[in-house]
Amino acid sequence: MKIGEVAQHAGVSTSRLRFYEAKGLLPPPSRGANGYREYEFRTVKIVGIIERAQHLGFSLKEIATFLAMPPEQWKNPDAIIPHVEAKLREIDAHLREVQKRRRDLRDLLAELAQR
Amino acid sequence: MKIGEVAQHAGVSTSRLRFYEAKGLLPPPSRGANGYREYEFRTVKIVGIIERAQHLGFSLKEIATFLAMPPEQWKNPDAIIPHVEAKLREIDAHLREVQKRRRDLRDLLAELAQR
DNA sequence: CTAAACCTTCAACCTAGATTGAAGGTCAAT
DNA sequence: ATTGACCTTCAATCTAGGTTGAAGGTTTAG
Repeated sequence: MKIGEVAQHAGVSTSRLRFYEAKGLLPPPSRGANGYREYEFRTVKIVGIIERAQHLGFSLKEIATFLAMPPEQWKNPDAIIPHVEAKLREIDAHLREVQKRRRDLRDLLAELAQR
Repeated sequence: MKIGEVAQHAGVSTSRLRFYEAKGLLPPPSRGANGYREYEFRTVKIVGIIERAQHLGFSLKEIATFLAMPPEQWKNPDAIIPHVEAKLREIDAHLREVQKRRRDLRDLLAELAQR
């Protein structure tokens, strides 16, 4: 598959695919005689995984380290679980912060309404 | 007051004060014969207001528009309240998003633990 | 043959909120 | 006169996650 086809199937731009490659998220594909990138269909799925992980709050850098892990690591969940748990704690800390901000904003509102 | 004194009283760096000035958050102070900025003490308080607003979730751009409002606007809370309410709704939307992310992460964790 | 639609690389730009550095002027004390 | 602590401007750098554009090569359809 050429880059444009992968882009269309994955629903992302071609520049994004090159960007992911540069960032180590996608393995450098083989090249045709003309220098064009030659992708396997698997690439489309990897892009989907990247987007799912991103949506779960993982940064591209974190995702790159996951994808760089040997496949055997991926097979046993024990290797992933700690990362997910850490991210969960991170999210919880963030939630607490934002909830405090929300309270402060409501207090400010009450203060303003009172005058 | 010279910029270093303001910085010390406000607990920020001098470069930050120049940055805030460039961004329209602080009015350009008068200059001494040597070209040094000459601040009034009021500036220290404005920096405090900026930080408080920032902590409440307002961007510097938003804060700049508040600070650019004529003082009479600031006197009646009715001019501020809508902005605070809007920010509150924004925060709530963000909270819902992050809470969904949290649930998705927990689901992933359960999924992983099950295998 | 030519035009459109691909592909290549590399560099620059974008937002946000600053910090850092270079190159230079000034001020206070010694 | 010289050191050191200030101050000035302007440009560059940083993180994140990309997009945009220039300059050029290739492929496909008509």
